[in-house]
Amino acid sequence: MNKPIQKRAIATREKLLSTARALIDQEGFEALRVEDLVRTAGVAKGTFFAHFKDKDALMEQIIGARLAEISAEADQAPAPQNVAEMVATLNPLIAFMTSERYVFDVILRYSGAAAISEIGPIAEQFTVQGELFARWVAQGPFRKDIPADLAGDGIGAFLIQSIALTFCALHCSSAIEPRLATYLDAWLLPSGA
Amino acid sequence: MNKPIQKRAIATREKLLSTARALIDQEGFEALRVEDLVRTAGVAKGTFFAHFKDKDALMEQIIGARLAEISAEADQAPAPQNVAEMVATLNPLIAFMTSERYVFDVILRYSGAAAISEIGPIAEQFTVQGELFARWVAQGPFRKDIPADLAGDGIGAFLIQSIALTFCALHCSSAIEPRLATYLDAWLLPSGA
DNA sequence: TTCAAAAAGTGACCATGGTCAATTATAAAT
DNA sequence: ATTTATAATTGACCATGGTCACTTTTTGAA
Repeated sequence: MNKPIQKRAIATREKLLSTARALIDQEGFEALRVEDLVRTAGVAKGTFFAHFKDKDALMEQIIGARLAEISAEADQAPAPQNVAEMVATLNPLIAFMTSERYVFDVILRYSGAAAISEIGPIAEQFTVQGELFARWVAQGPFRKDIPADLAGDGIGAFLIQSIALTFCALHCSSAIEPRLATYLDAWLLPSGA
Repeated sequence: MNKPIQKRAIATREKLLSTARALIDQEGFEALRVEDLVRTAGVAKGTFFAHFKDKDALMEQIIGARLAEISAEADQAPAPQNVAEMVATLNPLIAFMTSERYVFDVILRYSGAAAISEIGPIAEQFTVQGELFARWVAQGPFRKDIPADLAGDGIGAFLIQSIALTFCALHCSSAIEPRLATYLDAWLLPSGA
């Protein structure tokens, strides 16, 4: 009935997370190998999988936490008052999501989340971002003919679209930020209003 | 200097593709195992990887071809004259992209394509779709304050967004088509024009 | 303090995608 | 027909994520 979690287990989990972060800082997300991680952390492979469903689940924790930091930072700043400011405020988020193709892939995979029952940190961050974007729209001189949360969804959609195109051979000609600005102009200020 | 491709190789490649399609028809994309494929096709494993860079490259061919069929079909139909018709016309595309989570993942991964040098079938289909969507906007009673290809990009972005949310635990409450319709209304007919 | 049940941890083992040196089939030149 | 370069194929082998029956540690009750 009861299922008390032992201190030992919490310590092990922390050890795995901190070791993973250290390895990722050195070599990047893509290069992380579970075997390296468990050897460095000094635990058995099975222990890792007792703590994380799979390798992606670990990545989700770490990437989700990073996203949360970035969102929190953006949440501090005043709401942008035009598209250029908005793109500038999004810059740290863009920088992280484009830092590695692998990171973007994990984010996409988990944004359309795992099981219904458990919403992971990345899916949760999408909700948080949605609220942030909605607030921006509400507090800035942007279109008011649609609900703010709908407008926020659109910002998210165009952010993803811009990043995806950045990774795409066909479109790498133009840089990501001007492209996003073009989209957001059309989305948030239709008819050049 | 010359590198003539032998008939034998073409036959082997076709055999691999047709066998793969047959197996996928039976069990779905996700369940395909390279070992099953080569055994059924009667070739060695190495042969498979001589023809396709990796498993994903095979999937890209098959999924890309399917996308091309669907686009071609949609291209036949007259341009939709309102958002409801547009969503209806998009239905086969939505159905395929949501048929398996794995399919959507592959499409996302390859839409932001592989190497700069070679554009794969999926990335190519995104271009084709972009052109189709632009034509729709141009030929229908939709906003004309932005270039048609920009408006087309937005349709693509909201299509992806809607599908991603479908796979997402947080939002499965509402069905995909009404959600897409809401997005497209706001995108294509701002200010309720 | 002792003991049983449950939690945590272990590592040999498996599944599957992918590699590559060696072999065989093909086609062009003689 | 023979030779020769190279395209095509092979399958043993590797890399890496993931499993599970078993062992060790912890905890709480007697």
